[in-house]
Amino acid sequence: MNKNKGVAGEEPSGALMADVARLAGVAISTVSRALANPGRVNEKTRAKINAAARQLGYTPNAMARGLRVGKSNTIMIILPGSPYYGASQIIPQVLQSINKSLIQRGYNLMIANLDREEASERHILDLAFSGTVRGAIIFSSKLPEIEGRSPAGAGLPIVSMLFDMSDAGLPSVVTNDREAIRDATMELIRSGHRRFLYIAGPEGNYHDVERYAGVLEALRAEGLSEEAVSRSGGDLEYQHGFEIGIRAAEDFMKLAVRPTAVIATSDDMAISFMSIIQRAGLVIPEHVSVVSFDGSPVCEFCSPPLSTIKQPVEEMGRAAVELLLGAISQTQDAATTRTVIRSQLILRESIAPARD
Amino acid sequence: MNKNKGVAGEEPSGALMADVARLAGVAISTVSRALANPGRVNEKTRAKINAAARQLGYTPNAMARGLRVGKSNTIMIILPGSPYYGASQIIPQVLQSINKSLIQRGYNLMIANLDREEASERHILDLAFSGTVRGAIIFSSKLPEIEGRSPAGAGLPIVSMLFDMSDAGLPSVVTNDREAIRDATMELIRSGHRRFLYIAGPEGNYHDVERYAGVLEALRAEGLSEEAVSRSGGDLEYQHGFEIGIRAAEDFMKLAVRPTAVIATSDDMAISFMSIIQRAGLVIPEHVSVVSFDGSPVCEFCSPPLSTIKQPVEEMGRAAVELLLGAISQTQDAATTRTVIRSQLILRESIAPARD
DNA sequence: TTGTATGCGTTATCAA
DNA sequence: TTGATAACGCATACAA
Repeated sequence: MNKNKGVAGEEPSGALMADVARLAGVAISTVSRALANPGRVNEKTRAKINAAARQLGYTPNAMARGLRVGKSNTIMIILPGSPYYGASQIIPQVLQSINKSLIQRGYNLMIANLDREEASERHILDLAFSGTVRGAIIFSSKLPEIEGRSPAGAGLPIVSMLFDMSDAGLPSVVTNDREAIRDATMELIRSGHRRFLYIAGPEGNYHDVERYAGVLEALRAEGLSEEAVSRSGGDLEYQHGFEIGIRAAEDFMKLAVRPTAVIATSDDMAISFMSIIQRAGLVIPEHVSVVSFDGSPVCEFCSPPLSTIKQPVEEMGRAAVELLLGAISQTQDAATTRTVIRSQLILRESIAPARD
Repeated sequence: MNKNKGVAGEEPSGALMADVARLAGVAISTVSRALANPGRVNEKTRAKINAAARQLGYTPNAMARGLRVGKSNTIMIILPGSPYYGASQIIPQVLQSINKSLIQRGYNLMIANLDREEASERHILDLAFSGTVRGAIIFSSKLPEIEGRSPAGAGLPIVSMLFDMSDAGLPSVVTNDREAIRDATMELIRSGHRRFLYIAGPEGNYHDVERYAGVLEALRAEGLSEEAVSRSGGDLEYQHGFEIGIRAAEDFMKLAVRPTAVIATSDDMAISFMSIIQRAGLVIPEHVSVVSFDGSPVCEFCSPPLSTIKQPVEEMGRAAVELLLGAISQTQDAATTRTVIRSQLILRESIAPARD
């Protein structure tokens, strides 16, 4: 049955189920059953079949199975556009976590990039409509849509991660942005800070709205006016964090009365911000305290070590996988939910009491 | 033919080729030909077919095609074990670059992780033997092998990237490690440095061997003794770069005569190294110059900005894809080659003349 | 408990 | 240039 038994020039292409069946002396369907429903086949024949399969190094053909059962076992993760090393030093961690969870559940992970080019949207939609993928975890604030085709139209379950897209009908796994920033801001206020610079992600973005709201809540709670905070940024995406931080530093230096504390909405922003203002002669945290968002590993080794709100990316990845596989296995749609996993504020030397 | 035409409770699952054929009033095989070999079908019927396909939003089923033609169009990238955010802030860039190249050529990218657990090796081998993937780009210094099964045994073309594995028979895309480090070291020697600390990756590793050889070559070229360089590290993998740098800093502080220049074999090592020795009161570059390897974006914003040898990861990714697709399309194996793409030394303020 | 037979959606061979 | 038909490798309904 296996046509490639060593013919020169032919690549060997593993044993087939038929080969196993013949070696075990049973029908092909029995092999199939033995492998899929071990309970529904005689123990002795099952042993024979397993032995034969092992001997031949048999591995079921995934495409044949997929075609037959009408489902793929591949999940796609949609990452933000190029280059995405900016905002997310955490992407490798997320991939790692998601991939591991998926493998445990018998799934594979495929990568897709969503940038501004139409080709990338088309590719993602093809992945969906060609039946290549069974579900998607999206990591970007926009959904691909082109010529009226959308992943939802392909009947593809999608879960959003990091970005809350429950408004768009996607179950989302996010962290408690608002609360986390509020707590960090209150921490700053309690240590005497009264004037703040907030370095924003893209304006109107869920996270920006939530995080800025967190700042305002803290001000209100502590009896300060909203005037206490200036904003910088708002026009670039998170993946351009370094650039946002650079511009924020310029804004900062120009302010008549300088804030004593800076709240950056990604680590990258804070890192380039600190770098620039230090070159300009300012000292952190003496002249200005800095706290940021993400919790990338490098923060620990910044100078000074950077306080950051650490997103629990591993947990978020696991939660996203749970949600997605749940939506896949159930025929009814999962209720549109927002799963919140708490961040953790890591205090380091970039924060000090205000010295007014 | 499409059984799911709006029946409540049934998810719509795109149009089939048969649907297109019926709408266009031709046979299925004609549709197939029109889509695959547009040249071999009458222009008018082709137009009809295209119109029908567009109208129905037809996308070919990838698994059916894959099964029929006996090939998948998915490439897998094998990333080093968990957590791999350490040594490679550059991984997202690499993924980006590879994915983009692959998509242009009609392929998809699947992720696999290779850590110390047997499950991960098994998963990778299953991906290979199940026909899920057509080729692999490997990013790790070891190959999965378990129970005698190996990717090569599955007839799977593999290309190694970053790591030179041409000894193991894999075409490899690497950078000019030795030369790059040699040039950087000579740069240091020329500006007066005479004592060096070399922070190593895992001992015996190709890169470590090459890079250390580069240091020695530079010393020799400038008439210095090999005694001029001390080594630190050697027992941890690159993904533990931060930890390696921390230990190196401890080693450094203990040395009787301290080196005036440090050569780290990854950015992470240098970043944590600088952080620790600065906390100990040393000043960079006054007391010690630092240069590292990788070229991650964050180096620009270290304090001081970190000199680094930038690996051209985008180019390397493209080259790896070219090599792999070449090996896939040709029946004969590609000659085992080593493709070298030159790194670029980026000089920043972490380097200054020795002040002896 | 096991075997036979059919079909998943596509491509490719062969006639027409 | 087009159409009927047979695989691809597996899973499952049904018969034995």
